[in-house]
Amino acid sequence: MDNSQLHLSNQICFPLYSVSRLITKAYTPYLKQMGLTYPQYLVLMVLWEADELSVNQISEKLLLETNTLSPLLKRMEKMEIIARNRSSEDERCVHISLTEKGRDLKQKAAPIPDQMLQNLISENIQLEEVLQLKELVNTWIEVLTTKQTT
Amino acid sequence: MDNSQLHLSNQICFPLYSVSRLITKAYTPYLKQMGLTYPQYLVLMVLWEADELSVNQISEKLLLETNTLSPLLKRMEKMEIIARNRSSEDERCVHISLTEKGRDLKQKAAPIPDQMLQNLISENIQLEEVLQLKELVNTWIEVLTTKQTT
DNA sequence: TAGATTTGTATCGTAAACGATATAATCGAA
DNA sequence: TTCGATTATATCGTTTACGATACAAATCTA
Repeated sequence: MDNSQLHLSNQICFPLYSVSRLITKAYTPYLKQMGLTYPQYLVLMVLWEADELSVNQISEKLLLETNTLSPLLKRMEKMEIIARNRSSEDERCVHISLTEKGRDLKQKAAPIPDQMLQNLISENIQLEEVLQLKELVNTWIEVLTTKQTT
Repeated sequence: MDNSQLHLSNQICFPLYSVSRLITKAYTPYLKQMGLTYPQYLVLMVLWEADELSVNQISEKLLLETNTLSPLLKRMEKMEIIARNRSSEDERCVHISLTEKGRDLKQKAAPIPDQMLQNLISENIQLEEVLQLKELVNTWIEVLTTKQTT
């Protein structure tokens, strides 16, 4: 393995780390006017599809630890966009549901995906390449989530 | 633009956000034994190449704001792996340099890139695809850094 | 059915990450 | 040269993010 390959992981891991932060930054102006952060927006997206989910289910969908979600969800509860309710069948579970206000945000947020895509699609990035990137990144996620470094 | 394209930005931005965190997690076991975090490791990598850089120069190389770097560098100074020195020519600048301890870490960290690559290269990810991903992500970074959302 | 184990969530401590702001040093223009 | 910009870094406040740990509820097992 030559030197270029030796440093290849740096050459791809660092850019992925950078691009993630740049994307979050790019979302900010759109989300700020709704008072949302990107992780909060992600939580809303899964709730707009499912309406009610346990903390665990959100954790699995977003690949975020529950200890990250707990305070995040409490903030969203304080913002009155979601509700947190202990399950009556299983007292350990907390059901997260949308409030009226949380449901209403779906309409306001509707144009965001299109706006973001317009920001990205350019002379340098074709739709074709977005699809390619999507496929490659999803494979990585699969590898990184299955290959547990125990 | 049909519905699948409408949500395409979600389908790529969220995975990029996830994969970034998963990669950082994958680095952790290797970095922990050196007492480093991933961002600290990134700082060391640029210093191993340059030996001495201003905070601003590190900021530009890592695409991190200086207000992120300031406390990070102070922690690294406390760990005695870097030194911070006010420039005598321009008192505003702080020069960051490696200590003996910081230079020594280069040898200990040497196998990490190879180990990380081995974790990734598998039946699902070929070297070819890593190179492809690298190209695509770099284009995105270019677009996201130039297209200022003013 | 009592006790050990597992499960679901939360708390704590620490480290990013960034916008807004502050502050000192340097530069620039009248 | 003096005073208003600009520059380089730092501080503050807030929000992730996660490992370690705690804790109560549920489940499993002897």
